[in-house]
Amino acid sequence: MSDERFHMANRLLFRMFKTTNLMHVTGTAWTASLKLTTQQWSVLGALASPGYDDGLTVNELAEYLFVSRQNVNGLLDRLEQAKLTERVQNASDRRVRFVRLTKKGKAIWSNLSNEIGSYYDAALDGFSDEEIVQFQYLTDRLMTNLLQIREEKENRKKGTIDQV
Amino acid sequence: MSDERFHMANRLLFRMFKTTNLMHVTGTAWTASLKLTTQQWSVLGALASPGYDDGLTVNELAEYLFVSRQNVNGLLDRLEQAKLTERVQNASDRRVRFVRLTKKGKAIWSNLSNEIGSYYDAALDGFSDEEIVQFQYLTDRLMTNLLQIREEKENRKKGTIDQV
DNA sequence: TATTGTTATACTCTATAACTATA
DNA sequence: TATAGTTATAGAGTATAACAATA
Repeated sequence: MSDERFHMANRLLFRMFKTTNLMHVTGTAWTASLKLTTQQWSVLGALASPGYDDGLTVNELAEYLFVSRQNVNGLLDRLEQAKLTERVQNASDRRVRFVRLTKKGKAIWSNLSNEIGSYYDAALDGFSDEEIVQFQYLTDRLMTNLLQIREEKENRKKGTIDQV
Repeated sequence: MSDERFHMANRLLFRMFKTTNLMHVTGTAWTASLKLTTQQWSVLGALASPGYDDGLTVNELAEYLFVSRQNVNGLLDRLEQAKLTERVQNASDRRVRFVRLTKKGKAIWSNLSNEIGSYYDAALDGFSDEEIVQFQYLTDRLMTNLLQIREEKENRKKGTIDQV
């Protein structure tokens, strides 16, 4: 990798880092009265999506958020403490729990989504629709590469285990 | 904000979130043998920049990273424990400490920067130089908006205090 | 008084390992 | 045996508040 390419990559990725940290800080502050972090926005948003009235399993949420299922458990503990979500055991496979919004969770979401909307407006002020799409396209490609990196690492680990 | 715009913004920002989280996880794993996190990459990279041989103050690092100076302190504690950085008191203003790489820190950086380079290669596989620049331009604009949001919040807080 | 850096404290997010219940 | 979820544990990163030293 040439020096110039390194500096370009560094500038981009370092700024993405700082930007996402700012998103977390300013986003969480934006909804400070609701005491919800941006990670929690993601969970509530997923559960509020049309077509998921029955809820999502813990594993599905973990895959959706790209984090471990133990991490999701912690998030759900905090959301349940605030009485916004609940876990319901599935009858046909009793290992599975469906995570759903409570009545209070649905009520909060209708408020929260408005707050998030105004936050997005401020964050993307000056961006045309086309620019947002272009931005997302570039982000997706980076994300795909990173998923590839993660997968290769997991395969190496599995391979090592198999060799033993 | 229209429903469609909300969904576009949501898709973009949520994916940025997940992508940056993946960057942290895969990046930290990439240099696992060195036991360095991506945040620590940033600090070492800043201190290794040409023209900063005398080091940077704690406040300068905090502004550079967009985090509190107390947070920087914690990062520096961990880096000092690994003997990679040191704080040197300034003679003319004895409140100020300049943070510098140690000899070991410089040696590690020459290794680390190679590792980071190969990581960037993998992360940005398939991206043209022009695309990286475009990506960074969009990220910068988002970052600027978020800084504006943060500043407005701080001004509101100050205003409240002044009123009291 | 204001600024620089530090200490103290708290909380969220993240991970991995080991466990229980169920299939 | 394998899978879904949970519990236990650890550590980093983030923040705010209060303090000491210095200007």
